[in-house]
Amino acid sequence: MRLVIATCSVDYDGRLTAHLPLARRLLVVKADGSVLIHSDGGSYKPLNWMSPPCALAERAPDDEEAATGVVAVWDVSHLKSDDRLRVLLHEVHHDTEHELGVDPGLVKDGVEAHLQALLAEHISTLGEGYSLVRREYMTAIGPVDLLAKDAAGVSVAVEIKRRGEIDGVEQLTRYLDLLNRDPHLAPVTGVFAAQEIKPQARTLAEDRGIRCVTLDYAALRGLDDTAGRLF
Amino acid sequence: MRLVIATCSVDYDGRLTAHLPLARRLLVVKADGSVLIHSDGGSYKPLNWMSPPCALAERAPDDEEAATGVVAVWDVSHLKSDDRLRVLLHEVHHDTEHELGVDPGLVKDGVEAHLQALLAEHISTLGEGYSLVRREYMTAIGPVDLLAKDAAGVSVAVEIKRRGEIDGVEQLTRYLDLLNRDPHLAPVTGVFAAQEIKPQARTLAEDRGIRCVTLDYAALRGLDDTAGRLF
DNA sequence: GTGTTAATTTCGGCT
DNA sequence: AGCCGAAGTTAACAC
Repeated sequence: MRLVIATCSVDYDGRLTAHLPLARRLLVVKADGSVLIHSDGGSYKPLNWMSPPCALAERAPDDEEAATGVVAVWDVSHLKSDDRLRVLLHEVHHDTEHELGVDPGLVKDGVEAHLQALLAEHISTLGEGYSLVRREYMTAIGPVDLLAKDAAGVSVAVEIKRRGEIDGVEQLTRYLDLLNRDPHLAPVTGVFAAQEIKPQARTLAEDRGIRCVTLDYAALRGLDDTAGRLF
Repeated sequence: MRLVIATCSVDYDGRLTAHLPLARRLLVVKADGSVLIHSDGGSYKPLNWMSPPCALAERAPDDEEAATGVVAVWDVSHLKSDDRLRVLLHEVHHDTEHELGVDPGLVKDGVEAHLQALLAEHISTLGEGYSLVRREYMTAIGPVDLLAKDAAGVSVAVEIKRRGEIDGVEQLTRYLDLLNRDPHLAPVTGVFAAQEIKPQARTLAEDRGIRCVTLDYAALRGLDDTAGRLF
């Protein structure tokens, strides 16, 4: 990994065209050739970048470039598309190289798959007398997150999201249309369950007769902890 | 901006729980307090991070930590949520500080807004005799990208995407349902226009009687250049 | 390999 | 300030 602090301007041409005026920035060149250009603020997203696989060619400035104060030029080009990144370096304040090796990678916990597992285990969160039929109930257009039955024995299709938005309601609607054509299952009602549900999504869901349920991840996990302590 | 190359392990606890085993990595501390943890590969996304506003507290290891080889501990906590990032540094290979100043920011060109402006100017791309009624034609559920009339005077709703996927077809379908209830407009036909249309989206659109049009950004821009040269 | 869906998404625009 | 939609999204997973 190479770390460079430089006063530079940057031009990107590929899926769009973008330009960064002259300023002091961090340039990171990774072992796989990818390049990141970071400012001293913002978030984790670089101002500009080139994804691997790509190649960096460093060259001296031509006369015209040198006349404007350029001391080096980086031409970064993607190997599979014609995306290009050109960095004009006007002043290099820092330039070091570091050996890092391969990273063992991140271990995650608490995403949608976990919500689904937790809600499957505690299906009565949806209401007294609910029972789970199965997780990932397969249909022609994809798996429904949960298929359950309510206290009256009526089928309930459950779509789970971390954040409930309009797309999720559309998805559940397509499943319900399909499931309700199956005489063995119909009528099937819908539940849209998420840690957070956007107002527009809630409105659309309720217009379609789909019930919205807000999930409390900490509480669901707490139920698990309790169960864990009991056995 | 502070750049540190260190052998470290990382734990994140917030919207989810995540862990990074001991390895050599790049740690970036930005002026606004945000922290990025990068490996020597992957893409522009860090292995782990903390978004601003947040605060970094660096402290000496306690006895237990010191016994496992920890030489310093970073506690990064978000100021508005209870997200936490803890970095255990086992060996520091590099540690430098750099003044960067405020970045003037990125200038973009060629995104959806541009496609919409270009297609609005060259509406006849959709067919001979087409005329523009208006851009961002407002409806109760949001604005239709373009409303036009074809050579026969029939209303046409146009949805523009950079990449045409199923969501875009659903969106246009909702608009068409609504617009066709308006006796002043009905019947309204649909055009799904994008630089690239996914096969599944195309199939769904055509099943619903929506015409698909592939946009050539370079050609549309070229029309503009030509017009520019004429005046 | 292709297509689909989630993401600690981030980012910008508008209400 | 909050909500919505796009992104040079990227990345994981299923088929």
